[in-house]
Amino acid sequence: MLFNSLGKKKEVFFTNKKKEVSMYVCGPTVYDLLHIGNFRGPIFFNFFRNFLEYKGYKVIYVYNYTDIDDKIINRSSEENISTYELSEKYINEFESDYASLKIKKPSFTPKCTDHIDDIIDFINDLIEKGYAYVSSNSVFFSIQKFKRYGKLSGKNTEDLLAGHRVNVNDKKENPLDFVLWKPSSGNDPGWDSPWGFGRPGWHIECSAMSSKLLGDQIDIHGGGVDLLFPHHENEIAQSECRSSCTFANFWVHNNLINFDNQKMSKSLGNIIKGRDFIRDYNPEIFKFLILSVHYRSILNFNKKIIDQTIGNLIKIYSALQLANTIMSSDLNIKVDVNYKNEFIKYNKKIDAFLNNDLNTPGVFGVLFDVIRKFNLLSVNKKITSEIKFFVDSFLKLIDKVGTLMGLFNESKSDFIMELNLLLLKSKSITLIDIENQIDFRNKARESKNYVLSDKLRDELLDRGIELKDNPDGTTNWSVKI
RNA sequence: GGUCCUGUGGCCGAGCGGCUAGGCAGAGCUCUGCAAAAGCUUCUACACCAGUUCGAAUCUGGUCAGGACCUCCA
Repeated sequence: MLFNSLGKKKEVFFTNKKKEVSMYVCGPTVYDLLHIGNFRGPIFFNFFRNFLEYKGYKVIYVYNYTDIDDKIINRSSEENISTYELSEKYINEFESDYASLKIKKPSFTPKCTDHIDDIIDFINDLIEKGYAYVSSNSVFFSIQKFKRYGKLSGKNTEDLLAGHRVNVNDKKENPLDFVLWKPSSGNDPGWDSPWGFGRPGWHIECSAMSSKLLGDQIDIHGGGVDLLFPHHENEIAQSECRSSCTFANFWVHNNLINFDNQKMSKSLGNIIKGRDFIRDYNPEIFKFLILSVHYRSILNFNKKIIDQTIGNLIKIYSALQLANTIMSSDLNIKVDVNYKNEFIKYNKKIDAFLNNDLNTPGVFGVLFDVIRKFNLLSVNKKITSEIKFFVDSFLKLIDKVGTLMGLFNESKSDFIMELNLLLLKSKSITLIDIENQIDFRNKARESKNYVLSDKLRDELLDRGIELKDNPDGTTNWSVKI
């Protein structure tokens, strides 16, 4: 079952072609470094794509870059470089951030400016069919020609007209008409077209590239909820008028990211760039946090939530680390029927959550159940062949989920240390500080001066550092969240 | 103003008519020199008011609160 924004309810998923999925997701306009919210889409749709592949579909996944628009033009004139240089720069920056996320690349990442001919052909078709009209070097789409306008966003044209925010433009026949092609003047970038030198309007590029790369009727069209209207509504209008068939069978929209319950905006100054988050924290935390919340819910970012996420990851990775240690032992694995059945149940539960509109938080709930059972069997216990079978199954389960979500593949011990260092940094404590204190305390312990050693430990605890004495006399530390 | 969504315990977060979600935090216990980790047990819930039903966090209506979109936006 998949929630379809078109109709606003969950539907049984189907495809046009048997066992093949075409998916088009609206990508960013590349005029600046992207903020964390921009990455929710790529991370979620990567998972979605992996899940479809897991279900046996071949997936063709298109994620586009809008590399020509007014924001890009304004920004390039500010920076005194061409729009091409500007957009190439930020595409490269984005792709480098994307690569650091260690998730799969889309099948295609087309750029608008590489498809100007397709866009012009597309607009020509619309004019020929009577859905678009030329008006002083611009081309507009005539929304009253498309009876189903509003079917995605649930708006009707009367309501829209009643609103105060509709642009009045003399060149338009109807205020709701939107521009397909607009003239470029002065130094603005543009291309020759039957309607003069100009450039495409905002919505047309996605329709043109989608039909070019995936055909007139696609299975899934995705993007952020903020694109639902007008962008996706207009795409439907253009594409369905041109092709006379349904543009996309499923519309999938991911929700946005807030910071401290506020929308991120430049005026509030609370924008977190994806680059900064990845640098200050870690891509793994980013991915885990994003998938910890259902994709259709607003994800609220703040320091406390990030710290909790780090704590959850430490819990998972600690279990994985121990599991790997157990697997490297010489002990044979012996199948245990009870454990085997338990894992069949765990797998079923996970699949049920995934099949029910991609409920990733539910999957994590199951994972923590398994981890509790794993700890119960393994921590400070004598490992038997049966338990090793459990551990083996546990790792396979984690691997399955991790592969889908692009998670749990970090080097275990290094990553745990890294997470702890991150928490340390947020408490402004240095590593050397702690290590000195531990040395000092262990000397006191050796001489059985427990009064002193406990005092030293409590000092660290006051600063948020917990110690763990190992049976071999060494001491580990971790940060209390 | 129009259209729509949401409201779960100290925090985060599932739940889609009956069966413990889960994580963090709190309390008690086991373990330990004492701790920690880990495990076990346990305390805080379903905004409010009606209705439907044998039974509702879950469906319906209303009230209150918050949010989104209607303008560039992932």
